Amino acid sequence: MLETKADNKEIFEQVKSILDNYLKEKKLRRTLERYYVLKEIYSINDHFEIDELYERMKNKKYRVSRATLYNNMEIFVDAGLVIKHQFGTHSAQYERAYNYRQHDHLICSDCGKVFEFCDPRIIQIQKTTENLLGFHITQHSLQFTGKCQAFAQSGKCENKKTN
Amino acid sequence: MLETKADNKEIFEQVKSILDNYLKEKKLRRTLERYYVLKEIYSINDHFEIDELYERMKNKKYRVSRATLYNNMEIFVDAGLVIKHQFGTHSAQYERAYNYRQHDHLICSDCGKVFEFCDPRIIQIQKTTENLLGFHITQHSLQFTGKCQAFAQSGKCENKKTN
DNA sequence: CTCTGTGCAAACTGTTTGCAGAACG
DNA sequence: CGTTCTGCAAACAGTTTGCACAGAG
Repeated sequence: MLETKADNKEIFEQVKSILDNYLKEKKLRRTLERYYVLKEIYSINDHFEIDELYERMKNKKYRVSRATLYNNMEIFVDAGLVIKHQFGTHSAQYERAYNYRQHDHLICSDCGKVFEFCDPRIIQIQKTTENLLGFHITQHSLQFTGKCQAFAQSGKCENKKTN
Repeated sequence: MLETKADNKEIFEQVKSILDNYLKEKKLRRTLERYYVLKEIYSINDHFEIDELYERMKNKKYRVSRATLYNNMEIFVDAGLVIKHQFGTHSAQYERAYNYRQHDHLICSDCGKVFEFCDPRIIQIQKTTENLLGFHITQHSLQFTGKCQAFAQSGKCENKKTN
């Protein structure tokens, strides 16, 4: 059990104050929408697209426009509260970043399914690269592409998209 | 000096025969366009977008439509001759893959400039992941994002896109 | 009060698709 | 010769933008 409801509540309090500080520092306004969106994001334990987030919020009392979502995702990413991924060609995927499981992605080239894995050596590579090239690295993104186990065993995947 | 003109010619011969075999195996046609496009790609020593490739070819005697480029890039990627990257939100970037420098990418979050680096440990992570999750991995993509040296020193980069 | 942020819809842009003709096998 | 590939243009989808109004400071 990685998290409990109590943990989640506590985490959201921390995330909220990070946003507070960020907005103050950047002289941006603390609008209700920003906090509603952030709260919704931190209730999702997976990757999501803008449209999914939009639908989720539309089905609750909080309605925000897509434009507001796009606008604020940029802020959240810059504040380090959200990570943005560009897996395929289509829509970007997001996920919450604060106090979340550190992981990378494995994508099946056949069915497009996204798996997660974690290898601490990536941090070592990151440190080496920072020193070698004088970069201040704030985020890493490692993706492996290949055929998943289901494909290797049966020659096809569950949720195949083409062919 | 990593390559000479003679090397390039030889490499293209090898790449051509890989494409030959791939097309034969998949029962696809060996059209002139496919070879023209592949040749152009292997004359580019950098990342490029579809539109750049289109313009380059338009300025030569070889004219191919964008649709043909998109169609064939998919084939080249599947044949392992080209690597496709999705760095930002916008257009995909490609680069030739066969017998080319193995490297990963470092992107400045301020100016968007793409740097390259290479760390052999990534291959170890790849092998571990394959074994652990039963995947047959065919490609990896590692990206670091952060502030480049120019930014760290002067607080801004050369080719800044936005404020 | 001022001026940023929001909602809405239209505009934009990279990519995909449909169709008629070209050309590979 | 049949069928796939190409070129063109229209369609599509995710994202961005312009504008009038709401609401944070």
